[in-house]
Amino acid sequence: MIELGKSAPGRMETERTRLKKQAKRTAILKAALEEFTENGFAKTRLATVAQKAGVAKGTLYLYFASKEELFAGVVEETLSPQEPYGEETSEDFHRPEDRLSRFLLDNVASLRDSGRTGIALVVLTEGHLFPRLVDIYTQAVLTPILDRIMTLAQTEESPRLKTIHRFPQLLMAPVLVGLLWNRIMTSSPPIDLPAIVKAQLFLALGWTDENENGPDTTVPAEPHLQ
Amino acid sequence: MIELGKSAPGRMETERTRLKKQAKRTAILKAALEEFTENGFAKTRLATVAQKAGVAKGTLYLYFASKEELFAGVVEETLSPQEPYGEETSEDFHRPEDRLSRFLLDNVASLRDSGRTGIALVVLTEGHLFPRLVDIYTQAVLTPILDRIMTLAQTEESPRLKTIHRFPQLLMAPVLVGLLWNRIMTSSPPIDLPAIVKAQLFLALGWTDENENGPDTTVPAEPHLQ
DNA sequence: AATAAAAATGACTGACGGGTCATTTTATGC
DNA sequence: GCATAAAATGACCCGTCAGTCATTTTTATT
Repeated sequence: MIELGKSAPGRMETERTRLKKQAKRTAILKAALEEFTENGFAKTRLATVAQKAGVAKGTLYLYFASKEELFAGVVEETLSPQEPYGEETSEDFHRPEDRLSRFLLDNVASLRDSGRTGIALVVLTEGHLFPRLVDIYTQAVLTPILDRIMTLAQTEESPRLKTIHRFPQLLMAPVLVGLLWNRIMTSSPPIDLPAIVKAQLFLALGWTDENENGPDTTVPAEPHLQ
Repeated sequence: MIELGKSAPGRMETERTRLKKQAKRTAILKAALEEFTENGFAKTRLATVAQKAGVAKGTLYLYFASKEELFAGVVEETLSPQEPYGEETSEDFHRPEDRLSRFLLDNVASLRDSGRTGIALVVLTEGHLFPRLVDIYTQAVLTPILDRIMTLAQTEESPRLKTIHRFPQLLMAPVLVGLLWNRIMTSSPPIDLPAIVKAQLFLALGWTDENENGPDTTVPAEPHLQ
């Protein structure tokens, strides 16, 4: 799969070939992401992935050693091109409540049409059967996010922030529940993800949208957050 | 499966036979619950269930028409013998915050060694493949719990209770996340379910264990309440 | 005991799908 | 163009497992 500098009677890989292989690899990953998102890991058939990628089934195995490796490739491909979670561009907000809220809402917003929603659901719902997927996802996504939340929550003495520092999962919980709900409960109205996250931010931190105007450091007493 | 009053040359089912069949049915359900809990729906093999129940595979089909029906039977059997969620025995607490907290903590406590944890996880993680399971579970468990939360949260004017009324899922979220985390993250320390629920109750309602003494009716307004 | 209905059995079937590999197609170097 | 290596193909293999059914065992009745 990888060319080594060899003088033996091998052959040189041309630029054109390299690009073609790269394109094929990309096409496979794209098709796989779609299928995994649509059907989950177990139910996805490699024949379908191959067909969708315009490739024969055997070709998949020239690029990925197994179905699990293919999924790992999808995770890495889908997750890597984004900036690390640890950094924020805007340092406009200084209260940890605002920074936490901004961080979470940014992440939720970026979920919408990235492939990350599908990946997250697959890991959540089938991870116990495929521990390797959990490892990859944990390292690439979960740990950075939780670390970031803990760091932001560490700044203060507030008992609420202390609680979040102790259970950073509580700020992710609404997202997970929303994703699961929307996947499973097809017969009832879907949960509005940003809305439920804002609701949790209000409960947990007393945070509201309007907060960005008023430099009031305390929790607003009466938020009509309809 | 069901005997009709017939005069034709049928045979009468003796009490002994009836009990034997009942026992067999129970044994099958017990084995099925264990296997579904352990392996999930898709991965559970009916041959194993049969063996565990001390029965031949074909016998399963005398009692349940399919794997899905068997699961439905398990859900009904596991869920039905408990009291409805809508009622509480202790009306000692009058503040809705206390009643909500009591309600949630009671439910979490009762989760520990009932089969309900396993069922919940199966529905959560495989429900999208088996909508019927979701329907059964929604009707038997989810809707009653959410309704109860909404009812309890409706009593007051507090903006926090309003938020909970709007997103009752927020109070269940920590439980779901805890269950999923503990199933998936086998290499990191498990989440203490009662602890994370209490943490959420504190964030959402300002509720603490000690609160049962202090009759403070309002939500602690100040995050710096250390 | 004889008989027949009901219950139980487990070998078998058929669909499914991940993974393989002998063969074919395509690209490279001379 | 020719020779050869790399890449691609897809028919095939093989294990799995829900569900079936001809046969055997148990039970009720006379």
